[in-house]
Amino acid sequence: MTPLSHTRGSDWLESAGVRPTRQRVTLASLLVGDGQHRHVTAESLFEAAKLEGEAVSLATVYNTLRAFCDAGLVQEVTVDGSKSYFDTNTHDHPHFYWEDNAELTDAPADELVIAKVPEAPEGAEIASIDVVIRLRRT
Amino acid sequence: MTPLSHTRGSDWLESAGVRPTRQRVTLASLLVGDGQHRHVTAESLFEAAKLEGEAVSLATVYNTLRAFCDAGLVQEVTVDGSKSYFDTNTHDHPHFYWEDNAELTDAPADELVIAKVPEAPEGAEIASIDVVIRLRRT
DNA sequence: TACCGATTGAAAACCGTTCTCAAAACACTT
DNA sequence: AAGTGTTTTGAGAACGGTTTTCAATCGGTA
Repeated sequence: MTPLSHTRGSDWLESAGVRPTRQRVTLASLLVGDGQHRHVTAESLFEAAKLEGEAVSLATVYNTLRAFCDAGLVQEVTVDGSKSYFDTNTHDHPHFYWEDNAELTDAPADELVIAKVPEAPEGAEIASIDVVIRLRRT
Repeated sequence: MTPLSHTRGSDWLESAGVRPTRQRVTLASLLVGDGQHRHVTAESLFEAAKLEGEAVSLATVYNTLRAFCDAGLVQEVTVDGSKSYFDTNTHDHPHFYWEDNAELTDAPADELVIAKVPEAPEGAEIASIDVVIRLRRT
């Protein structure tokens, strides 16, 4: 964790009013420390923290991702029933899901154009539209 | 289970070369017996079978849905990390997901027009595109 | 009817996730 | 710095949906 990534992580937490504990700053800097967007699972983030030598318990990784989600810092993406993905890019955008290795990446938002959307049925409104482009290696 | 729904269920299984055991015909007739499309979870189908008086073990419901999926009779839809949904409509089409009661229904396919789709990255091809319209009751 | 691979189902295993709760960290006052 | 009340952490247990195990049973075939 470089000083810069640490600062970015802290600022990110502060911007959402999330208390910057040691563990949260560690995870935050792993998530946004380099200014890039990232897609993680609890397990992958847990492993990343361990590699950094900044061990954080798995329970805390789960709690923290949930907290970041509630604070609007990350977005949960449902693509594979078996585990949850979290995306630091909270703008509305499509995803590529690589079926071969269960990896999730962003798809370019400007290359997806939805010209017409089914209207919400009576008594309901559209909360969001999830678009997942499933990829298979050729 | 009426004679007609029984026949429809059996025919459906036969069309995919799936051996029509008593349990499978029961579940098949619950799924396509009235010629309508249906969205079920293992649990909901299990309950439906019990109500019919045609008890099938939960393990068999799981195995059977998996088998139907492999045979291309139903499609798994991932909308809610916590459980799996299966859809008897295997054509490419969007879904409404009712967040309030975790219900899944079809959205009219002809009212969704995707004018432009991100190209698959090098070394990959698009397997499918999942569109889930999340609804919130007003 | 006899055979043999496929299917069933009760129970156990599995696995990602959440919960519990005591200890530690933190913010805030004095 | 010490005291006080709140929040967070983390080891382990619990949970819930799903899959696996394996012996009994079924279904298709000769």
